[in-house]
Amino acid sequence: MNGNSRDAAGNTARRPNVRRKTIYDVARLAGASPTAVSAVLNGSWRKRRISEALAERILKIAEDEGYSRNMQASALRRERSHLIGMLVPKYDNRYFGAIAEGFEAMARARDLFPIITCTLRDPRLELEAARAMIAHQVDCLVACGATDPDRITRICQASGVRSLNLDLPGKLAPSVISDNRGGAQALTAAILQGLRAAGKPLAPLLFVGGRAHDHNTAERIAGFRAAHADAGLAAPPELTLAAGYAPEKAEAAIAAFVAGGRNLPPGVFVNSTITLEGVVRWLKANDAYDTRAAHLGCFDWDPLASVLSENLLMVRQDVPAMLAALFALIDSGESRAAIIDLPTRFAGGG
Amino acid sequence: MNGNSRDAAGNTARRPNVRRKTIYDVARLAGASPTAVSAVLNGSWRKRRISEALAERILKIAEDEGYSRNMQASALRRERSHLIGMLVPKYDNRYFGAIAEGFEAMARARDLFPIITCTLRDPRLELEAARAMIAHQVDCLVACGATDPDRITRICQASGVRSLNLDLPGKLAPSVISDNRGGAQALTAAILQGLRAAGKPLAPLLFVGGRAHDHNTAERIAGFRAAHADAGLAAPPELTLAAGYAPEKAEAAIAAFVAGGRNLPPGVFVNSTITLEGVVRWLKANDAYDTRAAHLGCFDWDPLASVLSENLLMVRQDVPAMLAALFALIDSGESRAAIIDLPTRFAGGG
DNA sequence: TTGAAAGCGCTAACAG
DNA sequence: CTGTTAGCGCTTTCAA
Repeated sequence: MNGNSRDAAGNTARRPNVRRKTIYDVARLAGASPTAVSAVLNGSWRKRRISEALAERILKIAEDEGYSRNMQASALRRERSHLIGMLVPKYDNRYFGAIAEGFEAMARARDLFPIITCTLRDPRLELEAARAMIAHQVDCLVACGATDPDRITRICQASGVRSLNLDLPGKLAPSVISDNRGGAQALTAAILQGLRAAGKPLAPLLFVGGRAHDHNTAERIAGFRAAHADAGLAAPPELTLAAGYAPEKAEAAIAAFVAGGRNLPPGVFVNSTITLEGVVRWLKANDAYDTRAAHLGCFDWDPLASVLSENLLMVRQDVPAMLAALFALIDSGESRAAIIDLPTRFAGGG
Repeated sequence: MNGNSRDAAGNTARRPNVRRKTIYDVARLAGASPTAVSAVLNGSWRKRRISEALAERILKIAEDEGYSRNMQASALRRERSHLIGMLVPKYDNRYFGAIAEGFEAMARARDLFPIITCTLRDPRLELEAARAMIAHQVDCLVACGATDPDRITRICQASGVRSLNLDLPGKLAPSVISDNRGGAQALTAAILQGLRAAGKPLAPLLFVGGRAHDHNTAERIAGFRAAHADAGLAAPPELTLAAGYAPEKAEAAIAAFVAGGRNLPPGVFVNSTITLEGVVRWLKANDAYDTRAAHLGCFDWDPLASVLSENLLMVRQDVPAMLAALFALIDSGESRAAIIDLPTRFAGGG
């Protein structure tokens, strides 16, 4: 049909009949040298003081011929790819989705080509993806929400690639994160306040979701405890259920908690929207859920969830500010390890 | 601190002190030729019948020296990048998020390096992104949910790049889509059935969201009408509010509808979760929302929204099946235009 | 103002 | 079984 041939793996091989145009083709047609064409087509012609006339002729011919620059060849020669990579745990939620989208926009605004890979919170995949990005010659790699950011930084350093951390901090590269402790403390205080306002007896809340050993969860637990202390309450460790983010894990954890003979606390601090799904599912399945009576707080933000439920408090991380800080670091060339800690905001429930 | 230098734009320049290792470095250390090293390191050494011993020695040295293959150079020489690109409208929802995640996994399983770009439903950005991908030498480009798939296909064809469509069909390349009409018909029927079951009078529903001129919205409207006809109802055009996907547009459209002196129909067909946000917000703001009384159906799926609301029906597109069909096409080398139309599933409300 | 020539790192003929 | 050599498309001295 269109002249494709296929190799053993079934992949489409190069079509000899659609040989891509090169600067040599354009040069020949324009009666100029490849050098001139290269300069005109990559924008460096001003400083090479090529005549306006020649530049225009070349541009026109390139356009007409459907010339497209081979960035691989260009990068090989310049020893600079203008590629910027990012590792991100998931795409399908508001937080990481917004990070990915904003990262792309800001990279493009700087004439960098963004390459994002989603690692599904799998440490092995994170390392593999980092190595692949380096092999593809990214100039800079951002590890977002990585389980072991320092490991990634070391891999980058071995190849002389700059790296930065986002969302979860590392000790070896600059990190931009949210003030998880402060946000969690405010959220916890707000849930307790809701209890008070509803005339219910104050009691320690349940904490569900996350990984006890990751920095963010640890910080949120610290904020959770601090808010309890502020309210004159103790937050006993057995009320902290940090067995992962997945909905099923949350459901199982609450089921086990109740099976242990304990009463469900009057309010719940949930560590992400994905965990919230499991929490609400359990509550509904056990007739413990009433949109008007539930006292739920979620350290994460989803506008649809927010508008669908009556009494859900959500903490929204400031993605634009985080990305602005990240790119300020990138633009400045800063490579020293340091943590930039940004405040979170409240996205009122309902 | 680490020997970085910065150019005018503030970007980090190449560090001369961390010159990357090449196959020549490894060859010298291994006392072998660059050819042998290349073959061993890219896996083609079996057919070159290189001795096990040499291969092992080379592998070990490459490992120790932190060698990383330069894929740009490799691609330049082979005239095949093993890059596969995808254009996607958004990341931050379950549908496109799952598509992006699944696409990456399936590409990696085939030793292709996936490059995804999010185009925010902006036609200009779609074209720009397509051209950028081609300049970066993708072997194949998948346009997902593109506003003008055929335009993208033509750009690809001009450079001899294979292209495929996902979610929204084109006339010039193979397309994998959902059965929007059938899914919408079933969803509409289910909303009407809910009305009946609740003992409410049957009346035409409101359709909100989407773009009247995109294929999927048109098909869904067709299914919506067909279900009305099946129930002996007419679905008048003024009940079809397809003014975009954004929540604000949905709110504005409903407000204008009501301001026009019309009564709100007893049930609403919503064209996406993002639109649903606007619909629910309007209903709540106007005291027309009660989780138990509302009859809402959404052509899109979000498990958190589903579990948070009592009476919300959701249609789930079969992302794994769509990706399987897409990659079957890719693997087979098929380039002829044809549409593969996959059934949707119901994700029961509540 | 412009062009010729070298070479980025890798792979594929081809020669041994 | 292994090595030599040429060249992928581009950019960058350097020379004119």
